[in-house]
Amino acid sequence: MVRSGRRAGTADTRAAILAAARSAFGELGYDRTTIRGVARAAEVDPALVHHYFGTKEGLFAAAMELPFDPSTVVPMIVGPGPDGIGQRIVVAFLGAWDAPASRATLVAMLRGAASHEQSAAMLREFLTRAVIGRVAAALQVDRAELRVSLVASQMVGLAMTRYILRIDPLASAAPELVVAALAPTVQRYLTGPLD
Amino acid sequence: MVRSGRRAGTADTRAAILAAARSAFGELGYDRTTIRGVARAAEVDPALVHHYFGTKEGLFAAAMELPFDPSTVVPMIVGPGPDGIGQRIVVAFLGAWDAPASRATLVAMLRGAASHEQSAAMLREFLTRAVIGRVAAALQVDRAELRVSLVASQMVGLAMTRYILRIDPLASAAPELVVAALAPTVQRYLTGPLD
DNA sequence: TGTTGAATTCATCTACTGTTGAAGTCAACA
DNA sequence: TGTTGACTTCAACAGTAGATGAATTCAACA
Repeated sequence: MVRSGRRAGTADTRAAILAAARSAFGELGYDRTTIRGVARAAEVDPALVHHYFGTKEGLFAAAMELPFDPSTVVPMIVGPGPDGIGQRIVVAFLGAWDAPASRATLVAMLRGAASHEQSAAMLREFLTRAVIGRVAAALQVDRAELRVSLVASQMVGLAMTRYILRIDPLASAAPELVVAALAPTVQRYLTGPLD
Repeated sequence: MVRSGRRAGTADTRAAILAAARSAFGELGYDRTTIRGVARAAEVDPALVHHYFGTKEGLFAAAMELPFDPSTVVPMIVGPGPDGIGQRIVVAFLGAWDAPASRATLVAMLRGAASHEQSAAMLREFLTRAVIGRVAAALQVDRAELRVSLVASQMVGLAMTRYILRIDPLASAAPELVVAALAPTVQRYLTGPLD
């Protein structure tokens, strides 16, 4: 088990490649992002990207690692009970999308899912299992999964219009205003009457 | 065996190319759609596509002509007044997306807008001017444009989750159920309190 | 009928893509 | 110090993309 030879580096360049990839995938989408472009942005040889990530899809998958952990975030939101859960969801959502560090990843995820069926499947799988399933299980309401998927529709729509299509005045509205407008909707989807 | 030159008694090949392009853009997105693929589907030489539409972007722009005319649809929805406008919007929206003829175009539009900044600009321009502006002008409420862009966020989110990401159970829910769940949201965005 | 110009095809050009295998470089260990 | 293996680069392959210009076919009109 004794391995000799040069030790794995500090992963410095690897991180640089990932950062460049996230930025590129978010800005250009999957197809228009090129390995060569990522390598150029990371000031690295294109072959090095393959050395680390194998293929372009591997790079995409590595770059798409969530900037937060649903298994800890979801309980924090659901935990305090149904009162005010709508507001907590919208606040958390806006927090993730407004933080520059995570926004690039999230934009890339949504862009990729919209244009690439394989990425759509990834996002669908993730949302269904890690988010919708978890939240629905913690809620004591009828038709829980339908309710949570309704919430997902409003959240996805917010991300699209505010951060990707950038449709004003919603795109430049203050976060507090967005929370005030959307929280009642989310609250009703989760705990109110559905018809 | 294939005779070269103009084919005898052809139907409207230009329309065939457009139909193939809509289907391809909707299914594959802008970047993964190839002129050669569209030409093959339309049983036509790739150069003919350039002959008619100049460039790939020209083809995309031509294929993205709306399957309905906002200047007639919007008044039909806004006309009867604020009562029940939420329900009318959701019903009309679902109608457009559930009709097979227009769905391909709409899917292609949204996919393109998500992945291609230029398409996003087109959709933003269209939504802002032809829809949001028109509806906001007809409504007698404060912060009309903010209200309409909130509606847009919920409608875009519905299209994404139901028709592109296909997240269940919303993706397979009956239209009546979707209308019942979303109409109150839209109604509140347009005529209710915003905070 | 002869002419004209649009419809259609062919063969190519250029550019760029993801990917690969071999080779060079260098830090860490025996 | 020599060996090792990860890090890094170089050069090239094979494939495909959008685009172009010339050549061919054909319908319509004077």
